[in-house]
Amino acid sequence: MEEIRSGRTAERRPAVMDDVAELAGVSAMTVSRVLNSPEKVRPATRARVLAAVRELDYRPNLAARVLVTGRSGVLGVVSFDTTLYGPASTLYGIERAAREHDYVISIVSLSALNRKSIGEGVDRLRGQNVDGIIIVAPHESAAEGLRDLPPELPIVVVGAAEDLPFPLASVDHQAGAVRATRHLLSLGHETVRHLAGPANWVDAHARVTGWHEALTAEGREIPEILIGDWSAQSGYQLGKLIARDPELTAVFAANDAMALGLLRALREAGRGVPGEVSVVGFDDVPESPYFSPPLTTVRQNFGDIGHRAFKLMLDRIGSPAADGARPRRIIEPELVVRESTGIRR
Amino acid sequence: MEEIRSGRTAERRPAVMDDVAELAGVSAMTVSRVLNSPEKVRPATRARVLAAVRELDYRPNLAARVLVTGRSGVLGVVSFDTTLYGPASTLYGIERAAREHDYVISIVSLSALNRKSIGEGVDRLRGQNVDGIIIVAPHESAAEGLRDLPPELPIVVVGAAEDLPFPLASVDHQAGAVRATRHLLSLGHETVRHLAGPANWVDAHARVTGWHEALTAEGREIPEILIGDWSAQSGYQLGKLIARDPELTAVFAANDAMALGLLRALREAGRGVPGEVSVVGFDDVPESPYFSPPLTTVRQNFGDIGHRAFKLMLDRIGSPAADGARPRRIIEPELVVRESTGIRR
DNA sequence: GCCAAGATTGTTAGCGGTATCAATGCCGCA
DNA sequence: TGCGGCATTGATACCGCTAACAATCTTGGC
Repeated sequence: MEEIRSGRTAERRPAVMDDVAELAGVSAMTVSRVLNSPEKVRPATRARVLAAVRELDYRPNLAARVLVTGRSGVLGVVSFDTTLYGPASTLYGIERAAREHDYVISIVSLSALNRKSIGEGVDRLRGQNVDGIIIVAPHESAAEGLRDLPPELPIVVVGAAEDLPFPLASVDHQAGAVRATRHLLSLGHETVRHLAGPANWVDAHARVTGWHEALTAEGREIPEILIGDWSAQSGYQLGKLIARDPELTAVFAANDAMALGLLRALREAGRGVPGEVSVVGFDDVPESPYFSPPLTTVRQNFGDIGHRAFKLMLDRIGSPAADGARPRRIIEPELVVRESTGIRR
Repeated sequence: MEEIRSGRTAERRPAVMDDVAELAGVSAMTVSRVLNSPEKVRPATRARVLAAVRELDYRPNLAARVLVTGRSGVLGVVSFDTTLYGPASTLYGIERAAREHDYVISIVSLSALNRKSIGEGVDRLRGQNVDGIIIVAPHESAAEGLRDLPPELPIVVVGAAEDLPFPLASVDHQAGAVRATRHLLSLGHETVRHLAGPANWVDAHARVTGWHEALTAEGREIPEILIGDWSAQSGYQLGKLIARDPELTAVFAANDAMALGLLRALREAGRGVPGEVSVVGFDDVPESPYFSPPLTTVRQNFGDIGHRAFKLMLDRIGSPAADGARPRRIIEPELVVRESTGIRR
């Protein structure tokens, strides 16, 4: 054994703990201690071990450590379409926070949104010994898919307002929608149309609710909603349906991309924005100040959400399953007024 | 031991292979075989084992498997700013391809672009027993940071045209830039200005080269380039610098976001697009058909790139270090003509 | 009916770490 | 000078799985 290890065939074999121990003239256990609780090792010994570690370019084998400790330092993230700006930046926020705490992120994205798909995503991660799972899929199917997970597995949910028994980090979409709608009403518009996000998305639903609430509070007429799919294309197509409606003076779109499509449709119909029609979006993507015209919108700080989700996870890992407790971090979104909204003439 | 395991304190302990073996009345080895090479087990036995697996909701412990096989089924991805559409969709493409082959993706994003940062990213992943690493950071520092990695670690690079000794998947940015520029020249423009991407980005550099090449080929004057940072904001600011230049009739922006900012600046300066100035972007983000006006741009199929990068990785894992071989998958981008470009009056 | 070859299953020995407890060294104090 | 007690370090036994080889069972051919 020893011969094989030091023989020429093993020249390139990565160093293991025993190699370090031998070089430093200590036992493997001492090496382990230097790496995990250095204060328990005499400084002189520690220095010798560290020198050996450097000399051999030793890297602890994580799989071995996981096997015995049960902790991997890997956090799973299940997310829907990380191509969208929201999920992508939330993921980015999670990753940055994780990096600071020496966690690595494993990601599974969902191709379909249904109960089965979410369950599979979670299972794929569970199979990888993750220490916890953050779910970024504000869709009602998530609620379904998560109900029957073992409660000892640390799970944090992002953006699902459904009543799930997990810690939650989210923006208050409803409050954001209220602000957007009120802003339009305060400019003198009689009522506000809503280009909604797709059915069964919790965020989309909350925004509809907020819009509805703001209109109701002032006793305004509630126009029929138009349902899109978050894409600029859907915003454009729905926009074409309403662009020539002379009654139309204010629209609240469920996100910035749909607002962009809507702006395009309005322009093609010859309706001036904000002269004839005011438009508000949601998200405040980095491009929205450069739309034509620059878009009034509701800012979500996705990075912050990711950060908070990670913190919740850290808490959850630290103190397992505080039964009944369901910590929440709800962030108030902020209305950013630009040029796409104007006073009703 | 056995007592502890079956005692009440262990009610919730996840099943391990021995539990399955015992329930099925076989040895652990047989269970292992059922899971890894079912054809080597008699169907009757297999069925009994599978039944036991289901009954106990057994999930193999990956850490243990990795420890002995050396394979984790995890692929690392090092990427810069996954908030940008390009990296995000490449990542998404990689993830989908990986999922089909039962790989999971671990991601590390880079906060800074320099040699050290890339090295650290790779190290973080190496520490996690990944089977290979895909690097999505078309920046020259990547070239630096990757030179001294151990050649036995499977690495695939996306989008760096630098002469690195790793398999490469990329779009031919230079060819794309040539097409964009030629298109503008063919419309009758005397020359074309270029809003470039940030220095030291390989993609940005290749686009400058392509633009330069196309102009040179037709003996046109080469205007000074303006350097941005991929953001709409930078496009806007650079746009303001040139928007009032009466000589300006055609601009090729290094990406769609910068083109958007430029469109905004031109509009504010009262320059009509495409009436007075033609604009071409690069990427074809989903929103670009809805810009005002809809943007002529060069389409990159990011998802495809991710897919190909994964395939390269699979090949690389299959046949280790074919010395000297450096497979490449270069994708030709496609010009998409919309309304932002018009004939020079 | 008997035997070799092939098919199937079992046994053993780690993979590379860490928890646990034992062993050793060292100090001050009575 | 002798001893308790703390600080260090080491020895041992796994964590849960699979490679490699051994043992056993089938099967077909003669």
